[in-house]
Amino acid sequence: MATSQIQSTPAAAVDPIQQQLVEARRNQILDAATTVFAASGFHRATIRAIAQQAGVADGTIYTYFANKDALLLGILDRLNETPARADHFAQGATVDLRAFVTAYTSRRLALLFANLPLFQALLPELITNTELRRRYYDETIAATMPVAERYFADCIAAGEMRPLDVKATVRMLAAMTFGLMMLRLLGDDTIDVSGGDDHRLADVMTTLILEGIEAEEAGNDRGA
Amino acid sequence: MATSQIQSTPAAAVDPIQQQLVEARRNQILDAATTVFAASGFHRATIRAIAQQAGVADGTIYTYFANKDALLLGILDRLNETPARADHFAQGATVDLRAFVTAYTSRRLALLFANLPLFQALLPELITNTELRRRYYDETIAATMPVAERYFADCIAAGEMRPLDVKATVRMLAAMTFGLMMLRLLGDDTIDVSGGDDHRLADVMTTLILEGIEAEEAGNDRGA
Amino acid sequence: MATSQIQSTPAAAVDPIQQQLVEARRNQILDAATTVFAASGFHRATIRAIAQQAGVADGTIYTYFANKDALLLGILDRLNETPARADHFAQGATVDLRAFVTAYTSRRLALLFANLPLFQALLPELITNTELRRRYYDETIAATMPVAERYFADCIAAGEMRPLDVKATVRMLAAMTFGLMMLRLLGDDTIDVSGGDDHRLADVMTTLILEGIEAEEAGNDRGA
Amino acid sequence: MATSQIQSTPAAAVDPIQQQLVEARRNQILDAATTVFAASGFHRATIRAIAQQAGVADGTIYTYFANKDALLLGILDRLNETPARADHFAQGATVDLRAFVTAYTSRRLALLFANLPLFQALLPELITNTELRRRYYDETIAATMPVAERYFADCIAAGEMRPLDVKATVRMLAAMTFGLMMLRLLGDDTIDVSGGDDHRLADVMTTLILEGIEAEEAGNDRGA
DNA sequence: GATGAATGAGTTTTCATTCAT
DNA sequence: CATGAATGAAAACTCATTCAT
Repeated sequence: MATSQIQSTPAAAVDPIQQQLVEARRNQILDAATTVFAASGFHRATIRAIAQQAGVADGTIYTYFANKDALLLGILDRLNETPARADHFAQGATVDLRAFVTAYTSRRLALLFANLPLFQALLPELITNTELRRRYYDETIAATMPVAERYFADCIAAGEMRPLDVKATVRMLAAMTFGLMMLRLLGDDTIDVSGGDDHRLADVMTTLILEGIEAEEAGNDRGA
Repeated sequence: MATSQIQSTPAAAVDPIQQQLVEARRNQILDAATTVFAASGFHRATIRAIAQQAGVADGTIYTYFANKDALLLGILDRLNETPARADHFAQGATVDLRAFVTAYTSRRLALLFANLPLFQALLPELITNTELRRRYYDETIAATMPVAERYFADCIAAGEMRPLDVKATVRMLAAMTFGLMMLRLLGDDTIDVSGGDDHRLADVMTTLILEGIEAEEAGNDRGA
Repeated sequence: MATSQIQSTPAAAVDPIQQQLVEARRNQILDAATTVFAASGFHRATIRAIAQQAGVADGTIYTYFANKDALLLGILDRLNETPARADHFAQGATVDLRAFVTAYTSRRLALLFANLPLFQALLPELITNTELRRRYYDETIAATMPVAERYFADCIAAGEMRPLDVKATVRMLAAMTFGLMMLRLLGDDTIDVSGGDDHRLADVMTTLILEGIEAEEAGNDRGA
Repeated sequence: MATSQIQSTPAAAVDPIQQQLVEARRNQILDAATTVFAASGFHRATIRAIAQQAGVADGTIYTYFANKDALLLGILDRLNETPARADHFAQGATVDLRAFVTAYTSRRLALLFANLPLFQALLPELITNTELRRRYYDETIAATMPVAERYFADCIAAGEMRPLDVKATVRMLAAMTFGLMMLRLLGDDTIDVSGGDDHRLADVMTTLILEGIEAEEAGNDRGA
């Protein structure tokens, strides 16, 4: 049970070089796991395949992770250590709304699409595994949504937005980016931002978000 | 491999009552499989669990399906037999844009949320299993998108929409509904339409889609 | 966890022939397990070896037993179903003490030595495995000792025995037979009753128990 | 295989201090092994657990012992270095029989019960492991029994004992003490001499051995 | 056609042992 | 010599699938 994982040994002042080697090895294994999980799915992926991908022996994986599930948690944790998305909203209030939405949208798309294999590895289990899902929800979704909601409330107060249902709207916008990635995962490669910000897409998206699709009869003033 | 599945026996004129019994049994098993897959995921689900849920013996399942994978295909096929979504667009052109978008949005949300367990059962494998994904993509996504694209093109031609990137926009809107369901699957129950059309949500969504979130400095004329 | 073992299905009136087949198979497997455990010890014994010895596939064992430990419990349970030793004392009071001790001793030795492989299989784990030990103690030792103690108390009351410490004496006598078997297990084949009552040994033992080893003259002057 | 164990290095005149350190370390490890084997059994005991108990690194154990089995042999060897039991019989002939039996019994019980963990550690493997059993038998049982047999023969010659089957009797008496320890190992703590000579028990036992359990009156007319 | 016991391939995990530091 | 991370062989156990009844 309490397999002696390699971790910060509180008793001894941990050798910092050793520490780094350990961290490197952990990442090496998590990278391999991400790759293999993405390719075959969590269950079809064998420890052996991951070990080979990582270039270590099967047993070595268990020196760094308690079991196969822990690999998934490890992947999730690394995802959460990613430069905090919540922060994007921090500077938001200062700048122009359109500029902000463009910047935010484009960064979020880039983040999602840059991590396609990671989501491909994680999502199936997130959908299926209650414990993992709870953790992802708590640490990621539940941690981000309120920040966005607060930002939207600010915008409304500043008269920059019309008062729609804030919670629903925030989710719709999150859903839009997330759903685009899902379409990609499901094989629709019409939209693919992997490997580079796509300013055009972010622009289209920003316009859709800000102005909607309706013609401006309505929109006379746009040209004006 | 080529186990003699129960199917149209071309030699004998198939007994129609027999035929119906077979179909009923197939559905009974697929229902069980959907339930169990949704609850535990495809791999954690055992044939035994499905058989028990369906109230048959393990072996019986193999009379109706070649193997475990075939259950997944069966579920997918039933999904595709669902009253075609593509048709929604057919009548579209005739009616008022806002009314159409509302109707469409609401129907699509209802469809997705009514089948949450089905998607929970299917999605993880769709993401993971290349063959299944291709099939889903071909039969569902690739079959629907062009219809929507054509409809949008018509709207633009009719001056009801501004010329945005049609393909991208169609995907963004599809992504929005799909993404909302994903959020639900991932544990966010802020949005939940299961068990009943939610007109309010469809309204909010329609407004967002048509008009965007930006304030109407611009939008003075809305009230007018 | 709760693997559906084959057991009395309470719902259906269990097919008695089926029942017997199941019982036969269980015994077949337990026999094999006893043999292999005795030969190699519980841990060195592999499920594969047991399966081969039993002439079944590895997996079949798990149809009848939840896990390797359950084999041990199964062996123990069969031991306890052996014609109850406690009963030996029942008729004791009626007959002559020497006849009784001889009969009892001889039966007990026969039982122990006839089941040498069984004890060889069981004992190492009994010594080591707390749970199994507790069960063996409760069901076997604790169930037998009081009967013997009561019998001894009766004998003392009847004036046939001198008042020694009853509990200790009972244990010493039990220990004697048990210890003889242990010596056999440890390689001393001076004493071996396997495969047939050995009346001579039972006689020697009875005499030792009843009269001790001291020369008689010594005994006469003791009272003096 | 033939790992260069730390042993008498014949080339160099062995540093006697070094020698002692080595011996100390060996004992430290054997103590740990005894503890852990007794607690969990040989197979459940891991080298890691033993190393931790001994306060050394896993690898260090292999500097002092060729492999896990060698730990068992080491434990056995230390047991055999225990102040030889055979010697007890040496002085026997001189003293009074009852005094001798009491002294011997009491010492033997003390020895067995003082080493309960050791036997708990050793016995399961002795029963199971042929090689170890042979060694134990040769060095311990086979080495002791003849001494006792000779002593008994002397006693008979001296008229202190009646001529029973000597070999069998010797074994029965050995079995009695050994069996008492077994009962203890199996959870019966009615008899427990650990941590102190129990003169009362030795007395009861001596009386049983010398006089038997039969009432005396019976005994008087026996000779008649 | 239905049943469910039997099968055995395939997986995770453990742990004795080695060996570079 | 001590260390403990790496190794990989071995084993328990699961479960899709088959097939005799």
